[in-house]
Amino acid sequence: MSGWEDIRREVLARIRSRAWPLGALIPTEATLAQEFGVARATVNRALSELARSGVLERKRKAGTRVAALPVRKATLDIPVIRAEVEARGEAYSLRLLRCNLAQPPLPVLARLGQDVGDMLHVETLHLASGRGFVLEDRWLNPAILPTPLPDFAAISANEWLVAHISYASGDIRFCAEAASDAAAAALGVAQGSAVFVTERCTWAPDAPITWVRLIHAPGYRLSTVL
Amino acid sequence: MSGWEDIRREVLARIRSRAWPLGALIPTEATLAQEFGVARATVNRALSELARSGVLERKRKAGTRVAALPVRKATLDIPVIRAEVEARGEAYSLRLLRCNLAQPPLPVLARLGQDVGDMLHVETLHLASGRGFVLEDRWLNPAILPTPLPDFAAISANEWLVAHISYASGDIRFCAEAASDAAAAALGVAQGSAVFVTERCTWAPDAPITWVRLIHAPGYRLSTVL
DNA sequence: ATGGCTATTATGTCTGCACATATTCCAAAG
DNA sequence: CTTTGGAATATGTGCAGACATAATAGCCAT
Repeated sequence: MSGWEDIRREVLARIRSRAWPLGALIPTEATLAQEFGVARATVNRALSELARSGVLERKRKAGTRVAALPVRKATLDIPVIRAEVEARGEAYSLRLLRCNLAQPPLPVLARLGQDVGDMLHVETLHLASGRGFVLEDRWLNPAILPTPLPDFAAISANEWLVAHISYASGDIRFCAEAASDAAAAALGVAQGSAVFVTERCTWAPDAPITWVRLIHAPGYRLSTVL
Repeated sequence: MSGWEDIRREVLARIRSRAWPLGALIPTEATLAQEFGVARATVNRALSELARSGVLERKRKAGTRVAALPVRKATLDIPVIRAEVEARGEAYSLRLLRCNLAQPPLPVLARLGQDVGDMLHVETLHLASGRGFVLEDRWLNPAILPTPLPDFAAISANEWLVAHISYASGDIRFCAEAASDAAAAALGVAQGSAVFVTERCTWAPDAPITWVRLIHAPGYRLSTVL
């Protein structure tokens, strides 16, 4: 009856009830440990979880305070596109539209660093039950690829990367755009349709790996629980 | 040189190098603890973090295995709109467009549960340096509101909620849409522009709290690091 | 006053141990 | 052959104590 989840709940209850107001300092771990009759490590676990989810802010020596302007944190799952299609109960297939070395456009260079020369430009159309689902426009650093190149017509660049270069660091951005003529044609939707766009940039510790832009067919939704 | 972050790094390195292939079982905590010369708790911490980020899958008795189809997990910060505007160095202001009791439309009812009757419909335009930034279309459960009602022209419903009803559970969805005529007019953009839409639904343990739809002005980007 | 050094203090992490809990696996009973 | 009921086992969590680290607060000398 006094595991770290119970402590977590109790602390949350005190915050909600305003017993500990927004922005206020709360008692130290040692004090709470004594009050609840548990070890300090247990309190630490509970408070650390709350800090991770944005409810508390902790600083050494300064103590723990209730976040003044709580920033809700949501975790997004970013699955491989094939898994995403299959999770909807649809049949996955892909069409490789392009795969050649070329000079990346300036915005891509700017994000990855100017020191890279030609990159592998791979364009893939991902289909769900034969209908356009996502158009993937990707630039790959050839230095990280094996020779001969993987067959991106059989396994998408998206999937090949998570299986072989997995767990790099990077950033991701989401936005809404009007579909370009080319994208609309590939996806089979009206020109200028509002499309959901995911833009990702990933890095190995030393060199850039890839820049990718996913143009999702209209109706796509990214969702998660809070 | 052997904190849990070092263990985490080493494990990640072994996964990347395919010393531990995708889908394979890895040694037990006890074994790794001995190999690295640390306590089991330290290994546990490292592996737990990796499981949380989707790299490993752990089950009692079954052991720990490398995730076969890794699902990248990204955490999104969902700040209060005012904070978001101010973080861009712009001046925040708001205009309350509507605030009245009404029967919610069917889609809203469906998501919140049919048992609620009339709800408070609040529409707010959030401005950054005087330009439309977000149009907030919100339905509130009146049962959770105090009397008299908060002055939503002074503090946005968005901000009032995080400060007073904070830390409920809920879900969130993002999509791209063409701006409706009304929304386009309010935001001051062309009709049919592609807009980024956030839709959120939050619940108290027992009753629904609110359903909200945020229509972001074109150019809005949601971003995070992986 | 003021700038910098030091002591203090709250959190962060580690250890070694223990017990709880969920699952698997195997063996015995039907 | 199937089902059921343990035993075995890997992870999950707890405890008490210790040291590490960061950041504040106060003190001292200039």
